[in-house]
Amino acid sequence: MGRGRVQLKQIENKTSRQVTFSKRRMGLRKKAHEISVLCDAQVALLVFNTKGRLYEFSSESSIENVLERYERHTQAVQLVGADKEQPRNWSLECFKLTGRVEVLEKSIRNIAGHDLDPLNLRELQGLEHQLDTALRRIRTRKNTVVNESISELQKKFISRKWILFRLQRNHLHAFCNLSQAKALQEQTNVLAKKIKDQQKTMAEPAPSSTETLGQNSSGLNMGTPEQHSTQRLDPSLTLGL
Amino acid sequence: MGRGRVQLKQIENKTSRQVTFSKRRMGLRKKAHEISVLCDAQVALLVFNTKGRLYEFSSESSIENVLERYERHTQAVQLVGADKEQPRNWSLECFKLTGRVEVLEKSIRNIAGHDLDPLNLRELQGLEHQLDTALRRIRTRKNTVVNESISELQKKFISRKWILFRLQRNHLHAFCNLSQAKALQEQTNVLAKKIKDQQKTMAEPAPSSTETLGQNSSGLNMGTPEQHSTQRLDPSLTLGL
DNA sequence: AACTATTTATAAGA
DNA sequence: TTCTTATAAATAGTT
Repeated sequence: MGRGRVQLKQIENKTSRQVTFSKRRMGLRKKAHEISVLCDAQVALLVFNTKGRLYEFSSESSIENVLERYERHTQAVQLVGADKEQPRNWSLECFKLTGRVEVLEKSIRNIAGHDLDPLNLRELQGLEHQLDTALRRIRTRKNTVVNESISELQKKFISRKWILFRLQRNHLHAFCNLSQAKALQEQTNVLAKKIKDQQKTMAEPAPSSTETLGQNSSGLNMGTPEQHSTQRLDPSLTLGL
Repeated sequence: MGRGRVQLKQIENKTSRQVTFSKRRMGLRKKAHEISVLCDAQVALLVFNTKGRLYEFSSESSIENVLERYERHTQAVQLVGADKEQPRNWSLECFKLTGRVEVLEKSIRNIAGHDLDPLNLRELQGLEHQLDTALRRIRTRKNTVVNESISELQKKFISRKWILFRLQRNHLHAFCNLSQAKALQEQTNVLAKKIKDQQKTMAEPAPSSTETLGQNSSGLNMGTPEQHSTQRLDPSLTLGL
């Protein structure tokens, strides 16, 4: 439509091409608009020129609406066809993943004993129990690792005496970790003091528990394996409550 | 263009609309193709009819290419406008985030005492120390929370005697957590037995450590706060090594 | 689906 | 870019 017939191939003349692009772009846009109105259709048109500049048209207020509809449409089609779903909407995926990372990082901080202020007593107890269990698992595993090392070395007969001596020493140092017991002791002391103070300030003291608190001590038995199922901590630890 | 002039409004006659839609859709498609060839442009065209059926056209092999380019383009535009940087490459971002999530989940599993097999002794020790520290922090925080509860209740004078009694009992139960001490004891027992066995099977036993292992016991002091900085575990726990 | 009278789009020139 | 205009193309209504 014009003075002469045009071949369907790239217009050589740059200026001419630019002009044609401009005109036809407008024409395309007009036609897209017309079909959307005349036929009640939803249209999105994206055009990039050679330099990468974008010209867009949409029958809707936002072209995103149409693109989203397209995403949903192809997703629905893919769901039927493909078994392995590739995320179509990367930005949404990123958003979700970022949230997940935040949650995980928060968990790790809590597990490491930081940012505990928002947690209530029940949550703290849960956390404590979790860590306590974990610590036991880790120590068991460490035990296994050390034993395996010992067996391995025994098989190899390498510097037999000296290495076993060192292994044993490390082993014992690792397991007879004092920090745990120390922490337990300190907490108990703090606690005892606190309750003592509380009861001093009270008009009517609660049942006689503090009187004996200061004097009691628990015997943490380090006996032979044969004993360990019967030997327990001193029952007086419960302070008569 | 046609026998009569058309008004730019939805075609009432359903059949007529359907026909027009079909014709114009083809025309639009043809024009889109022409502009892409003549002017070296990248074009994507999405058309949904009233019933939601999709008709698409793209100058490229896949319409996705154009849509992705559009995403990048709008993101780039956002980059100029907004101060908060949006990732330009969402799929790469997703890839990185997925990796991070995996690392975090692995950490959490390790911290929870699972999947420990790949860890060596040093890593296990590190983990143990980390948890030990965390546990101490958590118990300190718990202590604080309980104390705050007590203070709060004291202020309010609600069922003063009874609630304090219960708080104290819970408090003591919570802190004098026997599982810790028990675990320590059990591990030590297992260890002691193991080393004893090892040394029995050795031609030349290592320096005299096992002889005293079975008989020693640690005294975990539960004394008053005034004592706690001087009172420590029985030094014989180190077994002379 | 085809036809065709008309309208519309646009190539080339100014 | 924009306007003009000759002409090619698109398409509304009809068959």
